[in-house]
Amino acid sequence: MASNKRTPTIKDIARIANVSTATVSRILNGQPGYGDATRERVEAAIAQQGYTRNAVARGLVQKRTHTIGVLLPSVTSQFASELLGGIETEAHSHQYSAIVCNTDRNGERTAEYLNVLAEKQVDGIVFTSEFLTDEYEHLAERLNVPIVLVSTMSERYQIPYVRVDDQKAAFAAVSYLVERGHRRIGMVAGTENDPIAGKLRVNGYREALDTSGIDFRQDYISYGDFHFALGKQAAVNLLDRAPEITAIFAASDEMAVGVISAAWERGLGIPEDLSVIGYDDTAMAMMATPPLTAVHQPIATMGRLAVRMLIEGRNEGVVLPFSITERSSVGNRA
Amino acid sequence: MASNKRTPTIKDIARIANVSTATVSRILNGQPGYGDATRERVEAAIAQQGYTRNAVARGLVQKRTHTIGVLLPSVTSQFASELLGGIETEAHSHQYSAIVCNTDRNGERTAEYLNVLAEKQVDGIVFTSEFLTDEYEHLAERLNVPIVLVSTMSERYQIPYVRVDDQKAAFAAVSYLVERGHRRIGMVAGTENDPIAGKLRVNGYREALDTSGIDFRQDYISYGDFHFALGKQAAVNLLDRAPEITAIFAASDEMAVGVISAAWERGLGIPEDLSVIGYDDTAMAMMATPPLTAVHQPIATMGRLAVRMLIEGRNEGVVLPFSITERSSVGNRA
DNA sequence: TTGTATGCGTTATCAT
DNA sequence: ATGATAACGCATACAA
Repeated sequence: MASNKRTPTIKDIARIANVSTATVSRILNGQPGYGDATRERVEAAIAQQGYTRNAVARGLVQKRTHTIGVLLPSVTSQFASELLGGIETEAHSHQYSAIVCNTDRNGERTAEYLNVLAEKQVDGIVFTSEFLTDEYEHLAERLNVPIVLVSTMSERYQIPYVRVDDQKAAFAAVSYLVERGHRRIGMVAGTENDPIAGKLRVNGYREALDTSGIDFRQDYISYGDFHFALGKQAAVNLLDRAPEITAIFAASDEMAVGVISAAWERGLGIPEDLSVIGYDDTAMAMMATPPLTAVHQPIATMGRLAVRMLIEGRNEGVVLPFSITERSSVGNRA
Repeated sequence: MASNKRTPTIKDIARIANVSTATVSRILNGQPGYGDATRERVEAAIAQQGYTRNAVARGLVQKRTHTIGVLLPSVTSQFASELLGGIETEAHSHQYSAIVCNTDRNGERTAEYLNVLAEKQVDGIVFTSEFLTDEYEHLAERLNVPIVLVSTMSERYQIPYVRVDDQKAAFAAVSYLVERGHRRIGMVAGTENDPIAGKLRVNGYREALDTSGIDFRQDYISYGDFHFALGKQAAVNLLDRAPEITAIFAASDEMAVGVISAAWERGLGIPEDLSVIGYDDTAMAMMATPPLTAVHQPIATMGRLAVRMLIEGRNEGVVLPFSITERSSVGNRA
């Protein structure tokens, strides 16, 4: 049913207002060079014709599309959507649009998207992934489009990023548990071969144990993939083989909720029988029962900062501060 | 640091391969009309130059951008992100990209976005909102871009939509409670003046009560805005003024989790002391403690269908079936 | 099978 | 203050 009345162009406006397209363009863009009278004529024509500028034509000549691409491992996770929220907000405030791409943690899709975004001439790309493989990094270099990494970083290339210090944050989380009297502390970790969010958080866990003179035990750590299902499964396994544990550090909120769920199923009260601390402090931490104590990452801020860096052409690595949001999932051990 | 080596164009390739740009274009688009030899020469040049097509130039001539716009009231809600997931997946499978727009339930922003999307020449728009005001609807008509509404509909215009029957679904949810012996059933409703998701679900609630010969009581219904904070507050109010209630129907999962949270704070066990049924069946229903029984909407499917309708130019209203996903938040009342 | 030429809607340069 | 006109990178109708 799409009506096929041709959309009026700048030419139509020019003809109707009896001026050149150049003048219309100037008026449209608030540039100097015309009298009040002509401006009014042109504006009248624009209003009367219901003229809408064509951003693709403009993009062609200006070589800028005012559009950025966003690569996410999965749009549906709470972390990703809060990040996207920050990105979109900042983009919009600078008159940019954001194209979302769900890589699904799939290398092929990621490569496809990188190409599509390049073809669409986006002005920049925000890349979040559980981790960057050499392949993408290489492609990213080749594409000649500015990129900012969020919550990850490249080990090989100099690509700007914004993240928090995962190891330090994990260290703080586990220390928080220790300070409350816990000694038998388990960990539900993220993806095992993720060099950043995976490895570093485990490192922080070990380091905190070390510093407190607690022996690290391999069987006190169970791996998931940052998400609920596997996190819960990891918790089940962990609780099975080490029921003496009094607290668990989960490498993501989703997995923390997974351990709450696993604990609930076996009748363990939180925090009476088991304490749990999450990581991210997404909205779901607040909504959990009981409300989840968690390491707070400024997720939306990270997204906003990333697009600001893109737009301003800043080429740096920035690490943002974290904190711990206290709620009701961690108890004291006398 | 952006290297300023000019991106090779179709002309460069043509020159290098000693053919015309027309031939390069044909090869690039898999059209007939060239010999193997020339194709190989051209392909070699393309590979060697690292040529990337320019989608904006192509968009200009073809008047199609292979891009759709998505208007969401808030990217961060679980409902929205699952919907976006479906939309993005389907779009990508048809070689389309999706631009996300966070309207923030703000009329001005919505209007802005509608304009931006029109300027960017998107091939279609998926619109979700808590409800459509006349203003947007009018603008939407004027813009001359195909639109599909998700989970809402227009009362005034003939705009294609995909949704489920809110009233019937709410009816089913409340009937489910009644069947399990509940008679004093409260409701935590959504936005009061939302004519679709708000009003219709309340209607279904009342209708189910009616059918079961249970008197409707105005004080058994408390309004939120579909989200956690207000949902929880509504539950607190409801529980304060009607502690005799044995079950609550929440108009969204988020609000259902809010009532779980409110119940937890006052030591009410779920489902022993209070049953609750949610609406949407987003991922958070599964993650709740206890796992939430909820009306299931095929959210991702709705998103996928919406973009398919856009792409295929279908101009209809479709209502999808719902179901009830049983988990552990509803108990029997003897 | 291949090339020429024109146009898509704008911006921008150079005149006037 | 205003107008011609040449790009921008590509697709396509028409020739050859």
